[in-house]
Amino acid sequence: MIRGKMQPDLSDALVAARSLLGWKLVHDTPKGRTAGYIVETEAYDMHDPASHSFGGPRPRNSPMYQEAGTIYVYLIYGIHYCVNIVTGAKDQGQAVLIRALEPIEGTKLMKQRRAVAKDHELTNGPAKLVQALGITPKLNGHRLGHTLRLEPGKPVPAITQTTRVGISKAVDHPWRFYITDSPYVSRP
DNA sequence: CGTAAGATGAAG
DNA sequence: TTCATCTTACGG
Repeated sequence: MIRGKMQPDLSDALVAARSLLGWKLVHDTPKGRTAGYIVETEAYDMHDPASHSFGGPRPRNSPMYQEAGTIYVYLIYGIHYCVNIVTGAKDQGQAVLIRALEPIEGTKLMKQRRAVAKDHELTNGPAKLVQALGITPKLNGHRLGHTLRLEPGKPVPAITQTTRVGISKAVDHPWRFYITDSPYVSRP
């Protein structure tokens, strides 16, 4: 019987950023379950000036120096939260930012959490998907597990690799990946 | 200490 | 294009 891998390859940030595309990100809360296929990612590591882990471990980035599968949630612009999955060996300071999902479960709950009508605007940005899934900074530093977890998803027809969004350093590194032609990726 | 910038999003 | 909003980093 043919089946996909039961876990994505989290051995390295660049490998994982590709590998995570198509995986299903699931979050269970008292309000219910929300889930979506990962359609857009970015890789970061400690040698990358654009990375929060650049310059070595500090209080804020310490989850990035934990083992692969650790969850890193950070506050940006004083308003929004974004979620990363830590990759690589412990102390390598790597993570993959989840930038967009294709909503597949709990869209009604997502719409309660986000005041938008269209499905494709629910999770097409790193802070939007965090809001739609109800991910909170309480998960920061925890491992993927029962509350927030990955499940095997769907095959990925084609991947586009390009430069990352919203950074001012290392702007030329092509460390952003998305499912080619997906209508659910973040703003171009 | 003071201050500037930040892996963003929504509105005008 | 602007602004919301606040933590962290870094210079004096």
